[in-house]
Formats: sequence, C-alpha cells, structure tokens
Amino acid sequence: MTDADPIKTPLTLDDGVDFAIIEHLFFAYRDFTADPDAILDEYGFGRAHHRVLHFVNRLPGLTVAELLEVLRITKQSLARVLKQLIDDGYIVQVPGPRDRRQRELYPTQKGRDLALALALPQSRRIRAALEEAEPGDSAAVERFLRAMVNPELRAQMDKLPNGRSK
Amino acid sequence: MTDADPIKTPLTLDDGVDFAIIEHLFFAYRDFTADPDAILDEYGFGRAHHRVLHFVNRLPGLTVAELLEVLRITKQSLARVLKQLIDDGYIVQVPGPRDRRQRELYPTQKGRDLALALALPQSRRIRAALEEAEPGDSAAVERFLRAMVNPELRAQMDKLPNGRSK
DNA sequence: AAATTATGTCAATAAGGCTGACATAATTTC
DNA sequence: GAAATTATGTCAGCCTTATTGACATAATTT
Repeated sequence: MTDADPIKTPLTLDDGVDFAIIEHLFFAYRDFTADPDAILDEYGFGRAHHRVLHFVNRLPGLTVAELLEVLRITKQSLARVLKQLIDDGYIVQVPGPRDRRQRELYPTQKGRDLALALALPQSRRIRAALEEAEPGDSAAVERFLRAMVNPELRAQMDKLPNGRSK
Repeated sequence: MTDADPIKTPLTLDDGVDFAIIEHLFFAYRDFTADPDAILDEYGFGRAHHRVLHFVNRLPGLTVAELLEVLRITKQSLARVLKQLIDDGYIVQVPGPRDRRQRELYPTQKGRDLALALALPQSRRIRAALEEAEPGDSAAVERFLRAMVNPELRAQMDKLPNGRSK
C-alpha cells in the first residue's frame, strides 16, 4: 500500500518547476482582482460585469460577436451580464450602420465612470509595485506577460488602443 | 438625456491608468490557468482541486485551518473539494501528533504525481516566456509580482519552500 | 425564394463559492 | 472534574458564473 502513504517532503525547485513565479502569479492576481471586486459588490455586479464593461470601454462600438471572441465565453453566458449592464444604463446598443443585425456596444457616461473607477485601484497597485522597481523593470514585466499569452491570441491584444489617442 | 448617450472614444492611457499591464495580466493569467484546467478536466477536477493539491504538496503536513488561511475560502467550500481528493487517494489525513484534533494533510504518491503534472505546463510556459527575455528580467518579474501582493500577505509567501531543499 | 448570419431567449445543468446551524472529539481553563 | 473553547466535519440552502442545446427573429446574402 505504498501508494496510500503520506509523502512528507515538499515539492521544491528541485523538481524542475518554477514554483516561485507560479505562486507569485497566483497571489498577485488574487489581490489584483480583489480591488475591483470590492467595488463591484456595492453595485450588485461580479467579475463578469467588469470584463464586459472594461472591453466595451476600451473598444467602443464592438459587436456582440467581437466581444464574445475577446472574452472567450458563450453567447448565453454573456447575455445575462450584458442585459443587466444595459438595463442599468452602463452600456447602450446601437444598430450597426452597414449591417443592421449587428448591435454596436458603447459605454454611457455612467459606464465610462464605473470602468475608470474599477481600473483606478488596479492602476494604483501597479504604480506602487513599480515604484520599488528598477528602471526598465516595467518594460520587462510587460514583455514577460505578453510572452505568457498564447501566440495566436496576441493579435487580439494589439487591437486595444495603446498609444495616447488624440 | 446626455447620460444615456453612447461614448464613442475609447479609454486610453490618457486617462491616467496603466491599461497595458492591466490587460496583459488578464490575458496572461487566462492562458496560464488554461494549461492545468485542460488536464484537470480529464480527472473530473476543477481549479479548486488544483489549488488544494498544490499547497498540500508544497506544505505537506499543513492543517485544514492553515490551508483555509492560505486559500482564503470557507471551511464548507474546502470540504467538498478536499473530500474528493481524499476519497480518490490524492491526499491523506494524519492526526496531529501534539493535538489529535488536527488533521495534517499529506499528498500520496498519486497526489504528488498529479501536482507535478499540473505544474509542468505552467513551468514550461514561464520558461518559454523567459527565453525571449533579457537576463535579469526573471528577477524583475518576480520582484514586481511580489510587490503586487498585499504587504500583510507576503509573509504567507515566505513560508513556501523556495530554496533547493536537501 | 432560400440560405445564412447576428442576435436574443428559454430551459436545464454544473462548478465553486457563500452563510448558518449543528455534531463530535480533543484540549484547555477554571 | 466540569465547563468552555477549539479543530474539524457535515447538512441544507442559496448565489454567480459558466456550460449546452434548442429555438425565434430580423437582416443580409446567395
């Protein structure tokens, strides 16, 4: 019955696995999402609403199909969340100019304000983390995180406005 | 009704928020967790099982209370997941030597093997990401991720074995 | 006119969280 | 030794976010 015996030694770096970064990512992401989660609670929203609101603000006018592509969830999962955001006046739908079947999604001022309020504590946390860092660390972190994404999905990231838009 | 009007300009860096790193973290973490998720599916397990199995392997002998502390979930949430892992022979409980009320949690060989199998694709992804990086980037990334964690929770991270154990 | 497409909606299911209440056994305190 | 506290387990019920499958509607394309 040696297979049912307890193993008393911990998994360590010996095992050829980079547990340091694996665990750092876990803890960092947990606290990173805790900031907006607390705000969302007050509105009766969850993390799903945050993601929708975020991308509608970053890519105003995107269609439902495009949003599903970015979020990688199903239409039915999106439906409830999107409906709430529309009913509560955070997002509006506008019929597509060329194809009137499409619904272009735009934030309202209320939706813009909330998106910004949710991003602010996250941005503050990032800025604080970079204050203790060496110059160049910011670029290194961004390069690393980008390289962690599946190559075929990096194109999606490039569609997001990165420069200072006029 | 200007508040219900669609806003057509995107949120950008102008708004004083570091969207680049916010979004990079989102996409990176999504793909980072997709690797083990696919494996867990085959076992009928979810992400919750992964987290339990991971920390039991990294801190063998920890008690239920300590595990709850690390995971920051409730006893009832842990119960279901832990029970499955024990019933299926991935984890065993051993009565605490000093306090026999406590249940020390240890992985079995089967549990050790699965924990390692789940960590491997994540480690491979990290290694691949760092291959394109400059020397020193790895340390910069680790510093950054650590600084992203709430200060009072960093002590928890220090309890994890980091060196090469003898 | 027929087929396809974009979207919306209904019903059912599942995972993984939560709270509250209660049970048991072991330890600590008085 | 009795009482209080602690560590754990378990039951019942609820919520959110996701899933799949099926079907409806309107608009566009063929």
